[in-house]
Amino acid sequence: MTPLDLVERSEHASTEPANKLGRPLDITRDADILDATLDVLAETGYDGMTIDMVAARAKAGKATLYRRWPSKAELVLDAVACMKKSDIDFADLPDTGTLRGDLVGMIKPPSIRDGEKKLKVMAGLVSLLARNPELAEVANEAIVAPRAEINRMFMQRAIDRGEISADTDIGTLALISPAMVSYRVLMMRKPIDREFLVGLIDRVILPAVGLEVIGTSQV
Amino acid sequence: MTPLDLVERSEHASTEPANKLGRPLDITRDADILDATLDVLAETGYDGMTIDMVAARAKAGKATLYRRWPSKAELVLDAVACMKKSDIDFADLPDTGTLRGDLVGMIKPPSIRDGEKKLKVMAGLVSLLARNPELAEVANEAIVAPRAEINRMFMQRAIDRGEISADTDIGTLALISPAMVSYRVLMMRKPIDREFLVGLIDRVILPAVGLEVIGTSQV
DNA sequence: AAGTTCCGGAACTCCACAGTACCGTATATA
DNA sequence: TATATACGGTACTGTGGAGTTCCGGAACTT
Repeated sequence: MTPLDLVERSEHASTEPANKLGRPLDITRDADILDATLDVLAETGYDGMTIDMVAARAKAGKATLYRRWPSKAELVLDAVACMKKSDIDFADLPDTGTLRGDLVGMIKPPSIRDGEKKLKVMAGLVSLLARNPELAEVANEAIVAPRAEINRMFMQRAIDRGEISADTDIGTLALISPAMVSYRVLMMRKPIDREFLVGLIDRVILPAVGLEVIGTSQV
Repeated sequence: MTPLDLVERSEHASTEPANKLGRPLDITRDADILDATLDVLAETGYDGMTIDMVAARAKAGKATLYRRWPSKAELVLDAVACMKKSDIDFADLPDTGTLRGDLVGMIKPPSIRDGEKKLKVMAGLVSLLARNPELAEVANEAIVAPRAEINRMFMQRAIDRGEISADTDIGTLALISPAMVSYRVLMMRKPIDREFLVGLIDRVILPAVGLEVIGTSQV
């Protein structure tokens, strides 16, 4: 959510040497603008978004945006790319010793909110992806792939410890929850809640990997 | 694919009485235009689509479109709505006596092509749905709901004949294949093939309903 | 204090597209 | 043949947004 990472990409270098005092640096402007871009993108989609909206949201002048990015398309590309870095910290991922524990451990309000924001951004980009492979690549890396990657890791660990069969098709199974969440949000326009996600784990994913949940246990 | 059904909606009535000779009727123009609208919509999305593109595709004048629909938005609404009627005939749905047989029986090239076309149209609309509830409603009825509805029917029949447990969560399970297909096409931009769909049935859906596939049987 | 740099903001240009108006034509009725 | 209607096509208007230019001011440097 704090897209400071792409800053290295700011070739204009602006006030780079003026970094001695403890003042807020010029460099934060890039992050503010990218944040504003993502907000507007999530609310209105790419075509509905105007540069003026972004400038107003970031309390910046339109000229400031064009001093840093050559076009609307490049700005959006950077903004989407920086969602990747702002991903859930890979440090505090659950490691409970059971597949179900790990999967359920991922269900936390901040994580759900982060996911919904990303999906709203994605919704505003979908129609462009077919004719913009570069954007499609960036969007995939930043928004689509990470969630499935985490699931895949949990499942691989479950295989390694012998909890589930080694020939489980974890490539497909890791996609189930991202796919169902996307479908529910983008297509059916229903919200995501804990109950839906736990149901997905207990009644779809775990049975599919050969694990049974005994009764309706506490979560 | 032949959207003749919405014709009743054409209040202008045009050359309605001139229906005696065996000439192609004026009424087919509506269908041609709606077809062209869907084609352009699938290729460029709503914002990329212009009225001139549709007119050119339908070999019609722009004025002709505006004689029949008051705005671009209404035209698109009608075009999307008429995808519902052009759905797979409910008459020749499979009824093989087993859940797997019914699900696999749905996997046919025309059905896959129809689904991909619908998803391309949907891709071009997604960003509008949040701020256009009427379009969201129509798109859901025409594109999103039907596929899941068929799956749900298959599963209900499986419950009725005692093939699967009566407390199976068919509401969720019926969404799996539509969700995974949408995710794969819209987000990951990979094509749909028979192998993917059969794998989904055998390694996700059937295990989740408590059915096991013995070996890797012929399909 | 003087100079430099980046800023926010406003006022532009340019273009693409929604929607309208009009025209010459083809067809069908009478 | 005369009349009427819908047609395709073209030229128009109006608007909104991308991208540019310019300016006065703020902040930092020396």
